[in-house]
Amino acid sequence: MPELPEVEVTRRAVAKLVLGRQLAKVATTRASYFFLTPPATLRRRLEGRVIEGLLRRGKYLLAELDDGSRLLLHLGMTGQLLSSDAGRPDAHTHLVLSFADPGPSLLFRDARKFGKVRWLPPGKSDPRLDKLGLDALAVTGDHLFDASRRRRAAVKTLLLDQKVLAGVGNIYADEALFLAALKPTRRARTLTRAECARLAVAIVSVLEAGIIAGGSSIDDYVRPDGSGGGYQDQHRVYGRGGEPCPRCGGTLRRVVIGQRSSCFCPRCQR
DNA sequence: CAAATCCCCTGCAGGC
DNA sequence: TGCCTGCAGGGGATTT
Repeated sequence: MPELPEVEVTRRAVAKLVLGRQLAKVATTRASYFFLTPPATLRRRLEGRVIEGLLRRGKYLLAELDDGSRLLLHLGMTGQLLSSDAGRPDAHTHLVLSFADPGPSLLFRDARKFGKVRWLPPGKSDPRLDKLGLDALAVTGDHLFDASRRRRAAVKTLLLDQKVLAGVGNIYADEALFLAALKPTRRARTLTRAECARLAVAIVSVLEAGIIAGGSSIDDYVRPDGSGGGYQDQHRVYGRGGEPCPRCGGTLRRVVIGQRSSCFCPRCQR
């Protein structure tokens, strides 16, 4: 699902919902790799805490608690954070955070369970966070140029590598490459400085447009209030293999790069 | 290091 | 209608 824009839209809405509130009851489902911290530990550590901050790092969310500990969340492919005003817990709801006040609780649903939850003790980080590269909203041409020099692989693979750039996923990679007129299969090391600069501008541009539109809702992603985002209506190439290119009218191609489907215009993108 | 492969899990669309 | 296959916004482990 969720790439940087969807996670950021989620962060802003969840922040409004939870900041300053004290957790009263934490309901969990059975242990699984969804829970990097065992459910019982999670309950013991969270109940009674006040949520003081909610940050985003790439596609991760980090809730700051009043004892200095933090709660790390990742939405995986199908994760949703929902206000209880927008839906009732169901078979795919793995976590329900209820508060001491009578306001709505927060639900974490995830059909495929690729999402993650981990409690971090005060002062402790997580290797997943430590490995993250530059946040994609702060990318520069120089950063892309430097990161691509030793890469024989496709530029699209580079964009999806969270150690290089944190936050870009399959949708926004395809969209940014189209905007920058660069073929996703282009070997990363062959990019010029000027092309990297163009690509950096394109990445920031599509991510910001995605945030403004409320994210891309395809199958699963919804905002915490239950409403869908609107950026899927602005996708120029993602998921459009075989359809006409919005710029030249030629036929968009679909290829597979690093196990991910990729759509592009062979005429506009070099 | 970089890169390729497989795996985690569930739901859905499309073909037969 | 049912069964089967392939595919899906993510990322980690392992191997070469």
